[in-house]
Amino acid sequence: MRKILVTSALPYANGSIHLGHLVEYIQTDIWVRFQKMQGHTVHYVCADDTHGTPIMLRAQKEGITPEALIDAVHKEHSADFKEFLVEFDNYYSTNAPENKELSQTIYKKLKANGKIATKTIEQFYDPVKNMFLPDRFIKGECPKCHAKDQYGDNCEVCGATYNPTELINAYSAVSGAAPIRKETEHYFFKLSECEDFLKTWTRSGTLQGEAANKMGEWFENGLNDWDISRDAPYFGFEIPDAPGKYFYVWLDAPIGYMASFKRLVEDTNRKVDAGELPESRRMSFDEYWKQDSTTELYHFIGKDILYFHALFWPATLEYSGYRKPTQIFAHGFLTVNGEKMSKSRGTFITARSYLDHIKNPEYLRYYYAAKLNSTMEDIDLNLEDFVARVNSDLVGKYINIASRTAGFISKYFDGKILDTDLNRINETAKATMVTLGSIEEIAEYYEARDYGRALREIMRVTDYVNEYVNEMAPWVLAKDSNQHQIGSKLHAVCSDALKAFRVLTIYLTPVLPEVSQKVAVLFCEPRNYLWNDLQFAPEKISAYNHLITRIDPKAIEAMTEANKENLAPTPAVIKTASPAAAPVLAASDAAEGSYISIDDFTKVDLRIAKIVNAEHVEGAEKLLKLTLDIGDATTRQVFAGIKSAYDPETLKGRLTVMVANLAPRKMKFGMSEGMVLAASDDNGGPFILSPDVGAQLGMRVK
RNA sequence: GGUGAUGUAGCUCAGCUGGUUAGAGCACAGGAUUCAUAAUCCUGGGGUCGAGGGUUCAAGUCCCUCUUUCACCA
Repeated sequence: MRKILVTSALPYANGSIHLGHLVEYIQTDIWVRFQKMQGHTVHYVCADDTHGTPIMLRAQKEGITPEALIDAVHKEHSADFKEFLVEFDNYYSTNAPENKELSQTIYKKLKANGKIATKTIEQFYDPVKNMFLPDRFIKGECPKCHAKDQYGDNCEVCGATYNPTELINAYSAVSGAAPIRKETEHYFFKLSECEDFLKTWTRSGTLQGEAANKMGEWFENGLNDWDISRDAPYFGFEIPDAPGKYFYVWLDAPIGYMASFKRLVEDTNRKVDAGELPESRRMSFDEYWKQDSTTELYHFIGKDILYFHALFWPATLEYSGYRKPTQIFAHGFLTVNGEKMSKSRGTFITARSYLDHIKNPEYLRYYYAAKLNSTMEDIDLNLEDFVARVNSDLVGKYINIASRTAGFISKYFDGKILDTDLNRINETAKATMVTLGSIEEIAEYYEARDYGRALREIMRVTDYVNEYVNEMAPWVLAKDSNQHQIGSKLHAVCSDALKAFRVLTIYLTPVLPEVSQKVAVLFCEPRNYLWNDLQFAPEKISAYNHLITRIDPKAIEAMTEANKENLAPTPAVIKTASPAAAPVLAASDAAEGSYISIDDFTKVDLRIAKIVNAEHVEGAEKLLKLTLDIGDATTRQVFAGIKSAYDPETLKGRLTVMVANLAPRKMKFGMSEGMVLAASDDNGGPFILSPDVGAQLGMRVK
């Protein structure tokens, strides 16, 4: 029997769980349930990630303490996970005494091992709020393309990355004040000294192939020391013997895995002491975390936080005397309808919103499982496909087997299921035999996290069972009253189909735990099915009630509509520094005050312009360089982001509309003296404008 | 910009170390059936496997160039 500790990444306590998060928790939960069904000892722990500047500032903004904020979020997250049938053995918080103690202990060990250094660095400081500012809280003008209001680490307009110190006219996103540069001493983890260890570790089968490639890339660039301290005020744990210095949130977050497990150990042992649990359930923290532990440790994570889990985390563990993870399982991101989740399209769907509209979490669990494999590829939630697939696979095929045969057993045989008689295996007991033939294959696929394959195989045998029922035509047999005797062919056929249905249910249990429980009740064996139950045959069934209903496509529509409506009244939120941070909302054009006066409009000098030249710009992905004539003495040079839609040759000589009095802007590739107008939205574009026949270059548009 | 991944029927995806006419489910068309909260079964149409080069007796599968989409760049 294996002893396994499994974690999912800790969600940041600054926002709600959404469908993207759920990919990971559902993926992990399926694997954990599968392992538990095998009879292994499995502990699945997680926690809210609660520290850092974004939490502190949001709490301030709401006028509550950070503790009150993370408390409320913890309740919300816990409820969401529970309703999605994600069954943690402990769901904790990084803001917990166990975590504080472990973090400080680990830090002291790292220090004793010479892995901690201090360095004075210069950082931006908000003189109004009296705090140092993380990069994401500094805004200003991009040093490359001069776009305004860009964040401190990269420009969303030109994509350049830079240091916040390079920003022009920087200001604090917290107070608006101009930040000053201030020196401060920071603590560093000497990751650069861990390179040999990490190179060995990452190539020892702990990572997926793609992830190992990624590591190679990082090694090539060389490892820098990791800045693990932040100055007060900071919501987190103070560093021992360093007053006013706090652990960076990413230092104590993964330690939260240990802390959550530690709490589980303590709670469990308390119950053992109280006689509520048998002695055999007693747990040991050290058994799972000591350096030479023989237990298994797996972290499920998103590919975006591979860096933390495959570099910092094992290095931290190695040099503080703990065991390292057995394997790290990284998954890809979720897209909805082939695109990034979007608030404006209504596809940024929270767990709660899904539950409100679609209700049944097992639809989503099934769909995700059908799409998941062991790679880091992104998976797509195509809402139309979701409806079709769930309705057809689950209701049309799988559930249908029970609903088309259970009635006969209840009606003619008093619910008794006929034993499998070896003499008729080749004929009427074929369905059960065929379904059982896939046991090992399916188990292998689950083990390898290749759920898509597992479900394809399960559906293949499900199809077979339906063919079998069709071939045997129990409804034809039922017309003959001789068939209503115990032991008749009708009895055998329906019994066999139901046994096959039970086998399929056990196969699907990791994915559909609730349906599985209902089926167990149907077969009068009310318990959580284990893989081992495949060896047994059911004896009777109770009255059949339908187990799953179809998804109404209207519910999907209502859900996306509701999420669109949520957009307007949502106040702009501070963009957070969390790695899992949701994209910030664009300031919404409020309904009131959205009119402009005619005077405002006439400020815009729109002119008919002739495109006298158009050419590609070397190095630019989206831009074309246009030379425009509006009848002035000189032509204008304008860069337009229309490369994706237009071949420059076809533009030459065309008339279009330009804004002639737009302030010239220095762009990466030169000055842009105006802009051409073009229409676009999510469905297409850009499409530039053309005046009607007769318009002449230079004419004013008004 | 650099790097990694990705692009196979209308949709969602399989296609192992290159080898007979490229597969599945859904959707669609025709037929069968009526036990099942329109579920099931049979048959069929549909793809120049992102584009262009190359290697090979043979390429969706290997190499090069370009391109799409996504991610990462601490």
